[in-house]
This record gives sequence, C-alpha cells and structure tokens, in this order.
Amino acid sequence: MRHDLETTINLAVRELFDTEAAVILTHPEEQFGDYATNVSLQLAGKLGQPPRVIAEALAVRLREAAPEHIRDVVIAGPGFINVTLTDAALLRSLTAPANQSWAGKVVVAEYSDPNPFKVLHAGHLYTSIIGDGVANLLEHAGAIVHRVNFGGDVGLHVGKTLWAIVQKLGGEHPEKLIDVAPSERSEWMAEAYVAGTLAYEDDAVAKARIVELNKQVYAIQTAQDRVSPLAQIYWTCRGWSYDYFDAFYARIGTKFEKYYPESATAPIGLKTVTEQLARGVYEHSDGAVIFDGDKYGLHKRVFINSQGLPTYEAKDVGLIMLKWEEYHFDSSVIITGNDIIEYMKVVLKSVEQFMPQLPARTTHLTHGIVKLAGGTKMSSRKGNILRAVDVLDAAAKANQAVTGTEDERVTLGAVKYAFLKQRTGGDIIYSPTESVSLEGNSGPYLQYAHARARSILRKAMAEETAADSSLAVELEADERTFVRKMGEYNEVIDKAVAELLPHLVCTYLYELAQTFNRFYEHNRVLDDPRRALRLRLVAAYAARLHEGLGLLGMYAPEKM
RNA sequence: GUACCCGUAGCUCAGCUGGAUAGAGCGUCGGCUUGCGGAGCCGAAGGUCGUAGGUUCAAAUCCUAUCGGGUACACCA
Repeated sequence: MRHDLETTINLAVRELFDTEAAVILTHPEEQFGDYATNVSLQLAGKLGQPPRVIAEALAVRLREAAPEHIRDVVIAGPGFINVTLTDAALLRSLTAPANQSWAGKVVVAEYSDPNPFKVLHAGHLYTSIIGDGVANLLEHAGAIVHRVNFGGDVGLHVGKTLWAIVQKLGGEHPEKLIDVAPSERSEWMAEAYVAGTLAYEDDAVAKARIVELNKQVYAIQTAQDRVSPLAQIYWTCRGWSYDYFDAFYARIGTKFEKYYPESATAPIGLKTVTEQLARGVYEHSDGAVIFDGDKYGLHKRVFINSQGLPTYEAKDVGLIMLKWEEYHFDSSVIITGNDIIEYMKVVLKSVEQFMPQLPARTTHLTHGIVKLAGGTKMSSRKGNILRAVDVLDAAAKANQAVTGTEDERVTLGAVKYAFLKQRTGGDIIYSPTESVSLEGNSGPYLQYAHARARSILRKAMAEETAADSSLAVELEADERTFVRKMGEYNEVIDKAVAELLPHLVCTYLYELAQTFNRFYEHNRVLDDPRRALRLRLVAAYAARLHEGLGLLGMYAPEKM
C-alpha cells in the first residue's frame, strides 16, 4: 500500500512538474491521517512555486488515483499532504504477507565468538542475543542464514590458562583432571586463566614458559598430537570449554551451525597472508608480517608475528576465506563489540586488495558493553569482569524478588528484551529489577500482553458458534486506531531488516501493546455486538506479538 | 597525538534518509476501580536536545569548531 502510494506520487510529480523527487511516506500523528509526505515542500524551492499550490495539484491526482484505498487527501500546515485510507484498505493491510526482501540469499551470521579456555562474560551474552535477533530478522525476510561462531582454541590466552593448569596439577599430569568435577570445570578454568594472566604480567620466568606453551599448542594442533601429556591436557580442557559453551547456548536458546576454532582458520590464514605477502599486499617489518593500513587512513597491524605464528589478524583472514569457500555467501554479517571497529577495518581493507568481493559483502555490526545498573562488587580473583551467568543470575534473583516467580523463560525474555530494546551500538546499563518488571517497557510486559490476548481468544473459542468473518465494516474510532497501529507491523519489520536493528521491533511491539491496552480499557470484546470483528482484531494482535517476540528470541506464553 | 563512537526530562532510553506542539518507561503528584486477565487506563509536573557558529523556507537530525565521556592505534584476542 505504502509503496503503491509512493509510486503514484512519484509519477504525478514527473507528469505535473517534469522533475524527480524522493517521495517518502511517513506515519504522521493520527489526527493528520495515515500517511503524510512533504514532497511539495522539497519541490517548492526547486520549482519556484508555493508549496501549498504544488501540494494541491498532487492531492487532486491522489484522490483520483485510488478511490478504493484513499478516503481523503488534505493539505495541512506549510504544505504537507496528508492521506487517510479507507477502512477497507486499512483492514486489508492486516493480511499483507511479509516482505521477502532477502529471499534465497545466503547469509553467514557470525557472533558470540567466545574463546575456549576463558570464561563467558556479559558481552558474550549481549552479542549472542543481538546476533540471534539479527539472524531471526534476516530469516524472516527469506534469507538462508548460517549461524557460526569463531573462537580462539590457540593463542596466547591458551598458553596462559595451560600454564596455570599445569601448576594446579603439579606438572603435566592429565590423569589428575578427573579430580575436577564436571560442574566445576568452567570455573576451574576461568581461575586458571586469571592466574596465568597475572603470572604473565608479573613473573618473567612464567612469561617465558607461557610463550613457549603457546608455540607448543600450535605444534600440538599441527601434528594432531593427542598422546603427549600436554596434548591430553589441552584437548581435554578444550573439550570442557566447548561443553560449557553448548550448555550456555542451550540455556539462552541459541543454536550455532558450527564453531570455527582458530586452529582451523590459522593455517589458511597463514597461507593466504604468505601468498599475498609475495604479491606485495602484506609486507615485512621488524621480523613480522604486517599490513600497512596507514596508506588507507587506517593503521598498521601485525598479521604474522616474528616467531612465524599467525596473529588474530591472519586467523580472521583465514576465517573470511573459509566462510567464502564453504558458503559462497551473498552477505556476511559479523557482530562484535565496538572495540574492534578499527581493527576490523584494517583486516577487511587488506582482504580487499586480493578478494574485493568479500569485504564488499561484509557488514560489521558492533555494539557496546553491558554494565550493571548501580555497579557490582566483583572479585579480582574472578578476573574482575561481569560474567554471563552473573547477569542471568541477577535477572533470576530480581524476578524472584519482584514477581515471586521462577519461570526461566520469562527471566530470559526479560534479559533479551532489556538488551535488545536499545539501539545497537552504544553501551547499555542493565537493570535486573527494571527488566523483570511487569510494568513499563519490559519483556514480561509484552509476554503478559500476549498471554492476555490469548486468554480472550481462548474464552471466545470455547463459546464460539459461527463467527462472521466479513471485514467489510466501518471502523469505530478506537478500532481504527488499533488497526492503524497493527498495519504498521510489516513496515517496521522491513525497516528492522534493512537496517539490522532489532530494537525497532521492540519499540513497535511496546507501542502496539499500549495501543491495544487503551482500546481494551474502553471497549468490550466478547459481550459486544461488534464481537466478531473485534475478535479478529485481537487474533491479529496476538499473532503479531507472537511473531514479533519470536523475532527477538523470546517466548510468547499462553498463560503466565 | 591521530582516528572512531557517544552527550535529548531527576534516571534509563526512543526520535537522527532535515519538516507540523521533541516522545516513552521508571520515579514524583493527582484521578479511575463491584471489570472479557487493573500486571491496566486517564491526567499533571519535568527538556536552552553538551556549547558556539554555519547551511536551509525549516536543524535534536546535516557541516565546522569546542567542551565532556568512552574506545582503538605492531607482534594479545
């Protein structure tokens, strides 16, 4: 509908004034109409005519163009053209199918990216929730989305953790690992990482040993050594990490198609960088291989260090190559924290020199960090970071305190909504109490709104005889407001998809629920002569909430 | 030092492809309440949109400068 109207106006502008205009229809305040455009204001200067005169000429055309859709066209203010749709047109918008703007496109969505041998922190939770939201939106628009996860099973952090593990075991004694209870493994390794990091900073001997361990890990990977004591420790603990990740993702309802461990991307990264070194893309500098981003207004970065080991940069190059080999994607979306924005520009710029189509198809979406409202007391023994479980536990605790319930699906919905409702990009301050509240702009508020709508429909179903499904009716004012809001659904989703911004869905769903609550407060549904129509509206509303919450990765309860 | 991001109501945030009186939630104050799920609804107070210039018929939105906060800038990831 919207697109048709825009086309009509564009055509009219061309015929009447022999010029082009960027016609964008917006939703003005309801008192003005259903759609509005300011083309006449844009054209006034160019054409040297008063905006209201231009608007009037266009309005005449619009009135003639689609009388079955348009009830009224009026000029207002400095020259806005306000269009009011017929009730029938408005009701038809409720059944419009979703726009399949990504139909058949192959998308690789990479997000979460935790490192084995390290703890999952709040940022991993945040990035996973955003990644899921974005992936869901793309899928909704018809894309074939491959959700993948990248993480460092080799690298200095592994050396640090391994060093401390060997200390804890009193030497390279893999047989002693059975003493660590399964439930304590992740915590045990997290402590080892912190201890290793401290030793690396404070103890020169330990540092040298950690550097050596790092090289040994690469050697273990290259040789696929599974028998030496160190290798046994490495593989066992690496497995523990992936078990821990899987359990965590299962808990938050995320499912990855595959993990790309750095050990798998390092060889192809090393090979690619070495090949391109010969072609002059990368260059030698102080014994290392770098890419000189200075030439492009960026900065220099090391891709292969002076020990011949690939850094994160080369591994990322390898990852891009592997994704391309395996998926031949139309689009690659990488979701990370915004601390690596500049880093990623350098990596992509380097790849652009030999595979320009890959960066061209890549979008790097970034977000800020999660802070707990009011701050938190954190133990340095645990690495002084906010862990993912800390956030989930805080939410569960708040939910228990505020609502007295313990439904993990509601708690999780509260966290997801709290993270997603803000525009992706900046830091977020997470308030557990606010997130679980049933009042205000929260996940549980929307989940409750859904349960309430479903409850009405359930009750109706039980009593239903023969519902009149005709929608050829005049809408009452309150009904019209409600329908008008529901009609925006597809447009909002389209925009969220186009801009990869899940928060647009949150904002809309909340406004929709508010609109319904106002309607419901002042109108009866079941024991009313307009029951048949209103039940259909409630059904359409519940369906939108259900689908919208699904896009956000949230559970839409029948009762709560 | 250089680059990038952010500064909107007491707090947390929308709005930023320039447009009609700058919106919402929380908090504060006041009203509705024998009710299809009141976990709601109605209303009030609260803003020099960091500051100063500029572009424009029109700027929270674009440009420049500046202040404040954050992040990144070679062998970590």
